[in-house]
Amino acid sequence: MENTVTKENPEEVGNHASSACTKSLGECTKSILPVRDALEVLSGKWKLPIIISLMFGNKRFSQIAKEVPGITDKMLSKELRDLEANELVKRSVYNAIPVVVEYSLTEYGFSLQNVIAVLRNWGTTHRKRIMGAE
Amino acid sequence: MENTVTKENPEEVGNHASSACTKSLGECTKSILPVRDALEVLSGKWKLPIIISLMFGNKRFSQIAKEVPGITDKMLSKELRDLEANELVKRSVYNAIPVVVEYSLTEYGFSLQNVIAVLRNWGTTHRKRIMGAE
DNA sequence: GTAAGTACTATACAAAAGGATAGTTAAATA
DNA sequence: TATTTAACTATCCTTTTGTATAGTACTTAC
Repeated sequence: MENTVTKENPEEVGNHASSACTKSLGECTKSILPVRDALEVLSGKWKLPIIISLMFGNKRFSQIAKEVPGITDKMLSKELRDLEANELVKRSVYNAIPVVVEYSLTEYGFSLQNVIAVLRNWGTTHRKRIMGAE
Repeated sequence: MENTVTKENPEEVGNHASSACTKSLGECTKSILPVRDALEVLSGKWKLPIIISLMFGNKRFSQIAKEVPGITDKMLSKELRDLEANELVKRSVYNAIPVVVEYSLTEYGFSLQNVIAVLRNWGTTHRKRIMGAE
């Protein structure tokens, strides 16, 4: 409503808009693909929180469960398997009595450090924003 | 199996691990929360791709649909509404004949630029990694 | 023997996300 | 009159994600 405007010069609407992306066909789409590759591995509610938890040090199953708020055993078990399959997390079994299973980040997992840092910064300002708005 | 180790010094297992996070209770959990705030707004397969598409310029509905590979009208419509609710995207209606609806990023939407840049970098190297592995 | 802890797995189910297809309104075009 | 385009909405369906609850194997503690 506020943005409704009577059209005086029709050809201007959305023109500068499309030009940037229509010039070379698919430039915009090409730029989306690597982000989708990243999202495929990281998407969902739990993967990044689990990775963050492991950035603080190697952990056992139940420790991660305690530190990632709200996660259930089933989800944690599933997500750890996914992360292991993508070589972001390593699972080490120690033949102790009783058996001890320790999870750690791989080097590759640590390569997500700046992704997480940037996301945390954005999340922090975003939280302030919504808090302030209410 | 490869990581199975006979336990000689039991107290070493997972010790340096937990210490970092158990020292001050919840330090690790606290670090997770802002990332969850960010994920709440950005999660899903489509939101970031749509935002990227709009970083290339203002667009109409069907243009975005063309540029974001695989998205359906229903998903695009829903995600645009979500993004608008979070003030990342602005919807402008022009009283043209026929009516023209244009979507653009808000300033706040543009604040995601470095999030996307970092994610794109990571995604690019990740893609190389999986391509090379196969 | 019973209970408790660790690291899970199994089952059943509910909710959310995503996909396929079709329909709507309204004007413009053939 | 029929078709096309734009910008959706509606319906139905499948998949994924998430929740709740229970169970298992093993060992130590009471």
